[in-house]
Amino acid sequence: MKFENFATYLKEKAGITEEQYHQLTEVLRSKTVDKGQFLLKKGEVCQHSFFVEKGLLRSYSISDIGKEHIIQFASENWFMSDRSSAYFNEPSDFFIDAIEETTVVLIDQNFIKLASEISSSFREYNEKLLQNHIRHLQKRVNLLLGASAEIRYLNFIKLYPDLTFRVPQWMIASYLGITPESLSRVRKELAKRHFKPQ
Amino acid sequence: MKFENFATYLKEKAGITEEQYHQLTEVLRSKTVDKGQFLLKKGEVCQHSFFVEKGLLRSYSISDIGKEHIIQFASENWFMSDRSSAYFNEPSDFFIDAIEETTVVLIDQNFIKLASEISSSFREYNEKLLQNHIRHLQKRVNLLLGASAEIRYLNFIKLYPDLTFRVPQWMIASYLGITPESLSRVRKELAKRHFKPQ
DNA sequence: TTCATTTCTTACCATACATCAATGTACCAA
DNA sequence: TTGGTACATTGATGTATGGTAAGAAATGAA
Repeated sequence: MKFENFATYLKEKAGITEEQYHQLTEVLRSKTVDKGQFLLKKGEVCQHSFFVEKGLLRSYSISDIGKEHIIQFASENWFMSDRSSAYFNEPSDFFIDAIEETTVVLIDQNFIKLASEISSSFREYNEKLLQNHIRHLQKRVNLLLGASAEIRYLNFIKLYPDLTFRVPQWMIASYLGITPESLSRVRKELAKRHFKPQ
Repeated sequence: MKFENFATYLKEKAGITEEQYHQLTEVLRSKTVDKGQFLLKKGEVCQHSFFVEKGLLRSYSISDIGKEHIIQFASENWFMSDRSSAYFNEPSDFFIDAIEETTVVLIDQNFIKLASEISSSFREYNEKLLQNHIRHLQKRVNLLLGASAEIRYLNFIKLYPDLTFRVPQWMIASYLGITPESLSRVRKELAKRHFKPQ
């Protein structure tokens, strides 16, 4: 079966039937990129949502003084995209590249439109994804507004225990909005207090 | 005419016709709250989107050590809500109260549903609002990740020149994620360098 | 007006986190 | 094995922002 994870995902989460799946995936393409390769660069209009079949992606911006800020990670069964760029047809501010060799399923607007037409549960699920995205961003803003580096890190490993080990530490630091050195010190402090992740 | 701003807004932005407007607003209620009064408290499920006819609202969370973090302001012609709470039917983490005496139009799920049914342009506009919300939150995360207090403040007064004068300074500080004292110092520093906000 | 309350400013010191530079460690390639 | 590259740790020091406390200024109520 083509796109095994994606198939399971659509059926279990978005309520797509076996039959609908075959109808939908006829036009679907996938793409495999090596570690370090780009799926989107700043200035390009984001044409797809990428469903991660296997591997690990990140999206990030680069500030005017050259600092990377990681916006999001996406491992298996997650979507990665720049929604704003795709929706408003604007050049993206972000880069998307692969942290590991990664296979993605390319989802374009046509797919979404077609799937929404033939399945109302897909349409609802898609709306739910949007709402979830907002909820997630709001929590992140809230943490960035008030919480210390340590609390933000603890929150990260609670939310993404798997990523904690797959993602290089300096990228986690970037996601948290601190330097790699600071994260190293936070971890040292936690270890001293006998905290072990997991 | 009932809800003058809301009428103009629906017609100009959401493509609602005069006739549709009358059909829709028959069931619509408004509410006026004094300065300091609440429209939503933590723990309640948010049942409405509030369209601000006149006045000024804020939404905020209170951390475990009692600190307020302002999530959003809404003045005339803006919506205020806790989307996540409303959509997922979950108790809200946030408070919404009035910074000035404020009149809001109460929008519930029924209104959205009805309006979406009778007007496809309304449905599209509503989706656009969602997407805009995401874009806005993402920019804010990006600023919080990397930018100094000064840059965040300059960005604020550029984005919300009107609010800069209507909102007490300590609330702007809270929105920016710094203390009122720090904001005062940032402003002093800017003044020294001859910067005057509009 | 007067008094009280809230907001803003300022000064001093404390602290979290950044920066810089050196060293350590793991992994990969030749 | 060797060396190289990327990543992580550590120490010394710098800087932005926080905390505290006091007073000034604005606001609001009596």
